Parts: sequence; C-alpha cells; structure tokens
Amino acid sequence: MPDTDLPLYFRLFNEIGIVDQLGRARFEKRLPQGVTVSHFSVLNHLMRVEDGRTPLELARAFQVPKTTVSHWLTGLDTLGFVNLRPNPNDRRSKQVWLTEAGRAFRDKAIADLAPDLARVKDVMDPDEVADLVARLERLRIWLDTNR
Amino acid sequence: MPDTDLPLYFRLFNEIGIVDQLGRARFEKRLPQGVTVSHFSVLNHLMRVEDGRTPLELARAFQVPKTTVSHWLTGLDTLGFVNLRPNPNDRRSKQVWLTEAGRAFRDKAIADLAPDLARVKDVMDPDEVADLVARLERLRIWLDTNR
DNA sequence: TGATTTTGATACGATACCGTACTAAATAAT
DNA sequence: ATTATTTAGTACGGTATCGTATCAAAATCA
Repeated sequence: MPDTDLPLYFRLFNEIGIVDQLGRARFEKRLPQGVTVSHFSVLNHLMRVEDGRTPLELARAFQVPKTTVSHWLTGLDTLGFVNLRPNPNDRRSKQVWLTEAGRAFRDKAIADLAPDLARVKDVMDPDEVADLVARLERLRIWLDTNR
Repeated sequence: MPDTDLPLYFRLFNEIGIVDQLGRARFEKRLPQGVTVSHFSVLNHLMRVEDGRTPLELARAFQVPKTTVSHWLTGLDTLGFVNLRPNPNDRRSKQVWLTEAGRAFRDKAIADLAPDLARVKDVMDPDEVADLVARLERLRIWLDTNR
C-alpha cells in the first residue's frame, strides 16, 4: 500500500469516530434522563433479533466486555424495561426478556427520534444512506471476523 | 440479516457506532499502556493541523466538552508528549505544543499501526475508502452545523 | 467417579468522559 | 471609566465503561 493511502485509512476511523460522537450526543440529548444510547441499543437488539438472549450473547453482539453488559442490564432492569430470568438450559446463565414497558419505550423512542433523524435527508438521501450502511456493514463484519 | 425492521437512518448510526467500537478497541489494544486513542488522535491532529492550538480549538475540532480536553491534556502533559504554555494573545488561554517525544511517539505509533490498518484493504480498496471518507465528512459537517 | 479446566455472571476498583459551578481575563454596554 | 456580559480554562462530582478477581455451574478428563 502506497504511503499516500495510509493517512486515508486513519482518516476513515477518525471520521467515523467524530460522526459517532456527534450522533451519540444528539441521540442521548433527546432520550429521557437516565436512559442511555446503550440502553436503547440493547432494547432495539432484543426486539430485532428476539429476546431471551443471554448476557454473554449480548456482549458478543455488541463487542463489549461482559461486565459492561452486566451494568447495562441492571440499569434496564431498574428501569423496568427487561426481566432477567434464569436460563433453563444452563444454571450459570440468564436470559433477558423484554417487558411490555420496554417494548413500548423502544417504539416510542423511535417514533420520537425519527423526525429529527429524518432531517439527515437534507444532506444525504435514502439511497445514498443505504449504500453507506451496506459499506459500513461490510467493514464491520470484516473487523469483527479479523480481530 | 439487514435490520429491515429498523428505519434506515437508525441503522446508519447503529453501524457507525459498532464500527467505531471495533476500531477503537483494535487501536487501543495496540497502543502502549496508559495511552488512549484520544491521546493519539490529539497528537495526530496537532501534527496535521499544526501545534500551538488552544484547548478550546481542540474541543471544537473533536466535538467534545472542554473538560474532556482538559483531561486529555493533563494526561499528554504527564506523558511528556505536549507542553502547555500561556497564550500570548489571550492571558486566559493556553497553547498546546508538541514535544520531541510527542512527535516521536506519534510517528512510531503510526508506523506500528500501519501494517494492521493496511489489512483493511482486504475488504475495502483506497478508492472506496476515499469515497466513504468524503460521505462521512459531509455527514459530520451537517451534524456539526445543524445541532 | 472425582479432580481439573472452562465458562457465565458479578463485585470491586480504576479511569475516561461529561455536566455544573467557579475563577480570571477579555469584551461589550452604558 | 465602570459595570455587565461573555469567554477560556479548571476543580469537582457523577456515571459509563473496562480489567481483574471471584464464585458457581458446566464440561472435560483421568
């Protein structure tokens, strides 16, 4: 790889970092006090993939240490958005189930945030976003696989 | 398994978040103990843009609270990578200057990280990365402006 | 079978980051 | 010129995340 390309790959992660920074801040500001973007992401994941996941599965999915997931789940439990039940298949383990309140919160959060998020259309139309998402997904999968 | 369930614009920030997560973890793992990705980014910025920047300029560039920059700079100062000197133009302010050790560290870090970073080429060639960077930059500027 | 290793989860402590409140200096207003 | 407002930086406290150590339950093995 030519030297001239190198800074480019650094810049890629640099830009991603700043966009994430801005996106998270924007998001968090519009979520109710005490609910983090991580909380929202977990609820989202549980609805998308399906609930009953174990903490460890979540840690793998989000690529964070399992202690972090523990912290998320105690928060979500306190908020009344999930229930932690013993895992019938493995008595060391647990399963995370969404409550009605959790599902409702997630749906409302999406509804509340969507209008603001849709403003991104001003700078990038859906086709382009779809393309961007596809490329990022490819990159994500590679990073995940080749660790 | 694209999350067709999740609105497109949510998926965008979701993917960006995960890629950032993976990228940061990957970087951090290869940096010496006590040096964070943030530290590296600041050194990088100071060499790219040029040193003598004020803390507030850095906060704006990275879109983080100024208290966070304060924290970064005390760390970098302790590491001996920057010097904080009074700003001759404004006695409330400071200027951040790179030390020789700071420059050397940054250069070595880049040299050390480059081979791994180059592997990303397996999944995305420079042209595509350049395109991706341009789009993310456009998105970043919009997010920054329309807050 | 009993002993050893591995695995899922948490307790605990460290730290990175953020928000609020404060000080000092610059700028604006009167 | 005096006062009021804004601005640059930091101290301090809170919290999200992470690493290490620990415990209990599998899984492996001898």
